[in-house]
Amino acid sequence: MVEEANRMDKSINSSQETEVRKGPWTMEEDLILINYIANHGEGVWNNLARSAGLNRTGKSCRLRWLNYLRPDVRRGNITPEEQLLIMDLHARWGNRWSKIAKQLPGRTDNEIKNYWRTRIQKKVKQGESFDYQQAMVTDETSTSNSTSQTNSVEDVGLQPSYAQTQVTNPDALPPHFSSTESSDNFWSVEDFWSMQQFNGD
DNA sequence: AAGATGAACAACCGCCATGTG
DNA sequence: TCACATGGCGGTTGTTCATCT
Repeated sequence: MVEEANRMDKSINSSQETEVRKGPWTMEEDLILINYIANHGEGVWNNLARSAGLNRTGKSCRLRWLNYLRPDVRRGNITPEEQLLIMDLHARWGNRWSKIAKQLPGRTDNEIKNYWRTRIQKKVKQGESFDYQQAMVTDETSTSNSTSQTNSVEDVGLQPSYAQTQVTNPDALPPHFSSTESSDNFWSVEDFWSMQQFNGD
């Protein structure tokens, strides 16, 4: 795989060294990356970025893949169990987000980090005597009552089993990455992965 | 209805660890 | 042993969207 990437890299014209793109990923870029990884696998991200014809850094490709495009990634709808687990693990390990993420199948360190900063840290700052259990309860209440942009309908149907469930089948994933995307990304990764399955790819 | 404000999230940056020649 | 490339991680910033006034 790595060898293949290297081989392909050598075949790439060096004139492709155009300026590196930054900012939000487009649907086309996502498709290219997904297709490339589906065919060649992950690894050697800098080579991958070049070989796939993406004017992105390897880092950027890696981040996009790990945090967003991977078939087993779940986003949104942090369950109460997951929230409790995050709080517990953070109390134990501190800001070791990747380590914490490993205990939450389908969750990324970036997502957990964001979740902590926006939802939980806020509470820690507010209350001088912070109580994890209380924070969980109040957060659950606020998210299910308010119409937050990420917790609309699905948040009502909390899914306790997720915290223990290793998600390996893309079809089993809850819907995400669709309605709340920017116009460029108005599509679903699950759609793509189900297409891949359908095509036997 | 329009502007202000805050929340949520995607993505980038910089640093460090590790692998390789 | 050293230098360089790459990957991984945590921190931070920028953008978008929803809510409030």
